[in-house]
Amino acid sequence: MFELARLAGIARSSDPFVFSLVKHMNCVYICFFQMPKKEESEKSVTKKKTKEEIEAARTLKRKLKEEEEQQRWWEEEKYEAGIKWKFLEHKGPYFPPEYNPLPENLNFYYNGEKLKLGLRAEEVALYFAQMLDHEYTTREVFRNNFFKDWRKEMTLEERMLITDLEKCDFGEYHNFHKQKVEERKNRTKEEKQVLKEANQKITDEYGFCMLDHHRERIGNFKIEPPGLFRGRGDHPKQGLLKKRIRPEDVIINCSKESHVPEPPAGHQWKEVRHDNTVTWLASWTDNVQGATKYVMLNANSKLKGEKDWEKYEVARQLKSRVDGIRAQYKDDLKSKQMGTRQRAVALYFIDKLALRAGNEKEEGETADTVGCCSLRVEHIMLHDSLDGEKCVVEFDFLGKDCIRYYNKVPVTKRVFKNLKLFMENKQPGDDLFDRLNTGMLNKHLSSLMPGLTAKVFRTYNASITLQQQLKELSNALLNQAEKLLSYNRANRAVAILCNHQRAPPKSFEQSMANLQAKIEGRKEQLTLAKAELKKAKKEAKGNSDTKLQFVVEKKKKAMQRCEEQLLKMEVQATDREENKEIALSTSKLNYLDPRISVAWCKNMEVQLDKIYNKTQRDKFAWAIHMTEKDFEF
DNA sequence: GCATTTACTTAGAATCATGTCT
DNA sequence: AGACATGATTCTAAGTAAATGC
Repeated sequence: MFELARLAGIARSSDPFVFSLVKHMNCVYICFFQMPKKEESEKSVTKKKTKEEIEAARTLKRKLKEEEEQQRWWEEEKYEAGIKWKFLEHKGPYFPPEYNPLPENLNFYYNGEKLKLGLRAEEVALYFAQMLDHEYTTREVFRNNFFKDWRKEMTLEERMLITDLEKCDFGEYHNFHKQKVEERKNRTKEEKQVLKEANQKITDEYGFCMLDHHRERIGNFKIEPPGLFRGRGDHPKQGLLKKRIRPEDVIINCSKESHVPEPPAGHQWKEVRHDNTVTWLASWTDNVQGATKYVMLNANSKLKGEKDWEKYEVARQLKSRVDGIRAQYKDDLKSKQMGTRQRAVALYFIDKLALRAGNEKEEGETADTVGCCSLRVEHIMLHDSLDGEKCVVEFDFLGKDCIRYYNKVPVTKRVFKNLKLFMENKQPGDDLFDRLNTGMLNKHLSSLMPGLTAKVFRTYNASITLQQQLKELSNALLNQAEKLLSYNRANRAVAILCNHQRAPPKSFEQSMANLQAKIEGRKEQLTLAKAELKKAKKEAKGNSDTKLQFVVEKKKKAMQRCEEQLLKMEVQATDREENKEIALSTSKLNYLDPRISVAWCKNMEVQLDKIYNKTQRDKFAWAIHMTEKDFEF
């Protein structure tokens, strides 16, 4: 603690100081009080600090403050059901800057003719021009949607004239944008510093709120800037104009007795309400989807953390009841009720394959994706036998975010027979489970166990898989790199189960080749080191000269170091290769009970920051604090 | 009962910052 | 010291599930 204070520039090791322990809300704070310094010592010790040092001290001070503010909310008492807070105060959301018109000399051309666009048409045209390098702008749906909405922003004259997107030339706008990006990249250190400080100021003012007695970080305090809607996959609304949000669109939620945030000058909020049964601080309706967007707290907050903890506790409860539940749905496969059988098969998939529930969606409003309950006949193929296995179901469908789920799974005879039955006399586009939806499924699940829903199975199966895999893949005898590889592999098993994919990084091939080259280089070095060692040994043999023995020892150490480094790189290469198209972060952040990882680190003597970065450690502070070696999920 | 609305979690891509190498 | 790669952070879309409205 003193060390931190010293680094922060608020204390020097030569400074006299006192500290006291302050207990507040079950949390012990250490408070420093610096004693007044004497004049002479001041002069002799003081060295002119450079700008950087001052800045570094400042950020450290801030960090210190944040750490002190970190509350052990998990040791506090909980409110009655449904109440999320008793006091909430904040500054309202931060609005993006107004549109800045393009320089006069920039031109837009229609059909080869120069054309000066009005401000509104220009702004929306620029949104499109900025995206020209993106594949989006070549898609028919995107172009049509953009053009339709763009024309709405035009003056009558503009609209009369501009009737064909193909005849539009946004070239100068596009180049202007590219130039801006370039300039941004080439900013000097000083410019970057100025911008950083300005940003920090905004975060300091708008990025925090007071929730009960705690100062909490807000997750998304910035209003989403206007632009063109970028839906995922084959989204029917891609390219539509996402309009600028004004204070008049925003609902503020805060305490009655708090200082209500001021709307930007000349504006008013849509509404100010005081609803302490919800966690959001502000909300607005998005014009593209008609969905409500919320300003909420950061993941390290009490409200989010408590919910997260609760989620894993429910999943752990499932662990102790899952055998009975499985027996039940296996039994239900034989039910006389078609609905019950469909429910049983759906549950079998959700449990075995960690599929999502699959709510129904409004047709034409979103991309065509499905989950378990919304699977259609066309999404599965039945094989009586395939690759030497019997009763194989071949899945091929687009799930959340249009990520393809492709899997060939052997199932029990009874499940297989049921699927055949469900598919009888149906068209490819018909629902596989026509007598089932997520509401019915969840209602049934909650009758089996309080709090049980379809997604609890995903959480449970993910966490239990991590725990099992860690047990299987790692042991205390492995070296550090191997331990981490085993952790990543356990994590990877979960990511594969949950179908968390990513586009391979752009530079993947290159970086793989680079690493491979490094490995080759190291290998040669190792051969050399081995030869030298051999030589040294030979020379030292039968010779009691301590100098020669010393040389042998030195060569041996060099060889070993080389070997270690080689191994580390090889492990890294393996890890990277296996991870090419798999995203680990989603499962790490949302599905894996952090207590499993914390306990594993303790048992394996692996530093926690090897598996969780700072943000993740903040998010999982509750787990880090409460988890012992013997934790079992 | 259902469709709709609301509130919240989960998701991958894009962007930004930092560390490493030359 | 600049280029580049990598990891961290930001962004906001897209899910789940419960409440509400009719």
